[in-house]
Order: sequence, then C-alpha cells, then structure tokens
Amino acid sequence: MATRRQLPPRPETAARRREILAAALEIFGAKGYKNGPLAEIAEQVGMTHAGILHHFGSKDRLLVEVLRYRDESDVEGLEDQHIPDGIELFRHLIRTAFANEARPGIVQAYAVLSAESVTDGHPGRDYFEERYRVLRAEIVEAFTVVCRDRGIDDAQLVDRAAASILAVMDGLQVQWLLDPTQVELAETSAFAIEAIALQALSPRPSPFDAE
Amino acid sequence: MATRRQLPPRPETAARRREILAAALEIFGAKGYKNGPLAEIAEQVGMTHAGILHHFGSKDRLLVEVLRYRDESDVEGLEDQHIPDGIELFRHLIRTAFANEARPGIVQAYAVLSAESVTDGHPGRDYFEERYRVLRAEIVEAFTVVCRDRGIDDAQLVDRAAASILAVMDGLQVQWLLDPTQVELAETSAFAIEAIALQALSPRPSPFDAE
DNA sequence: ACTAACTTACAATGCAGTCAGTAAGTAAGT
DNA sequence: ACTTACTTACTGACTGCATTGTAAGTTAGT
Repeated sequence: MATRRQLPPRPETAARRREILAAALEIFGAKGYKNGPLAEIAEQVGMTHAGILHHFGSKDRLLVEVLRYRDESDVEGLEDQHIPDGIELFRHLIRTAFANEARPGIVQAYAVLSAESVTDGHPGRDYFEERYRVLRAEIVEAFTVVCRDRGIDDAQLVDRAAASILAVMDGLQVQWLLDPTQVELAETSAFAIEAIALQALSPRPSPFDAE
Repeated sequence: MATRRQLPPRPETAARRREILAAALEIFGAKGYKNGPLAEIAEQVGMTHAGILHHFGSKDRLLVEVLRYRDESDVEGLEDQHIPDGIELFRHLIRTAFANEARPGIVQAYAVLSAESVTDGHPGRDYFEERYRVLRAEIVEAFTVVCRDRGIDDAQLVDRAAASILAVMDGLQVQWLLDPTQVELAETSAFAIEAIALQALSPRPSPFDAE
C-alpha cells in the first residue's frame, strides 16, 4: 500500500484557522462552550459549520485549541518574552488587571469557560486544572524569591497566598462583568493583591480572634 | 365573565416542589443550567419533564425559584436568624468557608451558575447581580461598624475590601473544585479574608512600589 | 493527478414546550 | 351522604427547533 501523500497546508490556511479561533473565543465567551453553536462561529468567519469541522475535527478539539491559542498570543503580546520573576511578577499581575479592563470579551471568556469546565466531562477541564497549577507555581516561585531576600520562609503561607491572589483576580472579574459600575476591576485587584502579599511577607495576627 | 375559581394547592404539593428544586440545583450544578435537561431533574423526583413544567411554567422560571429557594434555606439553617454584623460577619464568612468543604455540590452550583449568568440573556443574571450587591453592602456595613470603633473611615478602601473578600471566596471555590488536593478551601479563605480585612482596617504601604 | 478546503444535504440526537387526556382531590348544592 | 362541577397534578405523545457530526460532491491550488 502506497503511503498516501500529505500536502502541506496552503499559505492562507494558518491565518484562516486563527480567524476561526478568535471567533470561537468570542462566541464561547458570550454564550458559553456548550451553548455556543459552531454555526455562529462559522458565520462570523464566512463559512459553514462543516468547514470548521474540516479544520478542527470536532467541537471539543476546537475548544482545546482555542484555549491554547489564547495562551500563546498572550505571551507574544508581552514586551519581554521571559516570565517575570520576583517582585516583577506581582507588578505584572496588576498591570494585567489594568489591561483587562479594556478587553471584557477575553475576561468573560475565561470567567465563563473556567467555571463551566468544572461540570461533568467538560473538554476544557484538563486545561484549566493545569493552568491553575502552573500559575500558582509561578506565584509561589515569585514569593520564594522575595522571601529569600527578606530571610523568611513559610511554604504553607506562600501556597495560600498564591491561590488567593489568583482567586481574587478571577472573582473580581465575575463581579465586574455582572456590573462594571459597581466594581473597579483594576484598582480593587491591586488593593487585594497587595493586601495578600503583605500578609504573606510579614504576617500580622488575625483581627477576628477573641479580643 | 365569571371569575374562575382557584383551588388552594394540595397539602403534599409544597414538599413535592421542594424536592424538584433540590434536584434541579443538583443537576444545574453538575451540568450547568443550559446543559442540564429537565428530563434528568424529573427522573430524579420520579416524574416526567412535563410534570415539572406544570409546576414551574418554564425552565427559566424554575432556575429563578431554585436560586431563591437556596437563599431561604440557607438563612433557615442559621442558628441566629438575624444577619450577623460587625466583626461577627467576618467570623460567619470564615465559618461558611469551612462548612462549604462538606457540600461540594452546592459550592459547584453557585460557582457554575454565577459565571454562566454573565452570558447573553441568561435568566439568572438579575439574581446574581442583586446577590453580589446585597452581599457587598453587608460586608461594607460590617467594616463600617468596626471602623467606627477604631475611629477610621475610608469608604473607597472598604468598598474594595468588600468586593475582594467575596471575590477571593468565589475564586478559591473554582480552584478547589478543579483540584481539591491542591487547594485548602477553608484555611485559605480564612487567610485571605484576614489579609484583606487587615489592610482595610490599618493599611500598610504597597510592597510593590519602587524601592 | 492528487489533495486541501470547502459546500450542500442529510442523519441522528437532544430538548423545551404544547396539548389532550386521566385520575384524584375539593367545594358547593341538595 | 351523595352527586355535580370544577380543579390540581400529573402522563404520554407529539411538535418544532437546534445542534453536532458525516458523507458525497465541487472547485481550485500545487
């Protein structure tokens, strides 16, 4: 049996796929993954839903590629390619919160899809599990660097602070999406990140214990 | 035109409706609202999906009643009927975080539905918008009481702290649902709430400014 | 010539909501 | 006490729509 020839994709195809991924992120963000039909994505890039399946095989695989694609293009957008470390990471997170105010679509996509991913058999679940693991680890690393400078070291505290920082950013996004007039996304994120980092770096006693 | 007679519901009906509401919360939590079929809810209470529509009229109205029902039965569960105020509210929030570790189903329902509610035309949107407004106001009130005792008063700080506390609780829930082995829901919530409250009650300078 | 990149048409499923019918309850009149 | 008139609480069958995936055919690039 002759191994059948595999032609390389045509030059425009890569760009076409990127168009589809961008449209899919928009639709999934606006309506959720399960409730965002392929036909609507297809319409936005001027083809039929069967055309999209030709490129991505199935809706599930499309979602996975959408999520990975967003990650890549986020990293591209960074001026400095390397991941910021130490105290720079915290500044980067706050800058991200400010930048996010200008792109509610992407914020909504992540908020909607991350929560949807915890539902039964959701195809995005592995992605988000891994994403949080990696992000927490990066923040833990940044804390560790800063802690070393200051001669302190409490792994448990740092783990909790890392999870809390991501949590507060995500949670504020939901509140902000529900009513942007009531929540200042960026300033509030900055406040909370500082509060949590301060408590991790030089803890004060709980104000809630019996007094 | 003769006004048509309206019989009162039968004695068992109230209990039946509550069964349906409980089943609906479970299904919506597990699969999301749009993706949670009425038939599955019906099956769990031993009737057909048409029976459910007889009681609630439409799926949208069922969702709204489910959310309101959960609120009520939460309040019932409290030993003291009145809303805790001042420092007691913070202790109550932390106790809630500990209690939540034992009821992942309800946690998941709120996490999934609140995020889904920001999507286009979602029937739960009004509920969650209001819910966050009320909860933020309660926390602001608690801060105000505590601040008064200490002779301080910064409305902006308190607003931000209130939103942040809710945000961190919600965000941690998502991370915990994705991987409970990696996040200690209750302890981390307590840590973050304390950190945020401390910074609101006696602020320290940002650790991220140029040094 | 072969294949990528589609389209059109269709199959298969899943789902909310409607409708007519039924059994059992309730109120009112006698 | 019993009947009549009406209602509640459903079921089962069906409609209509939306949606993913597939298969076969068409066009144009290489």
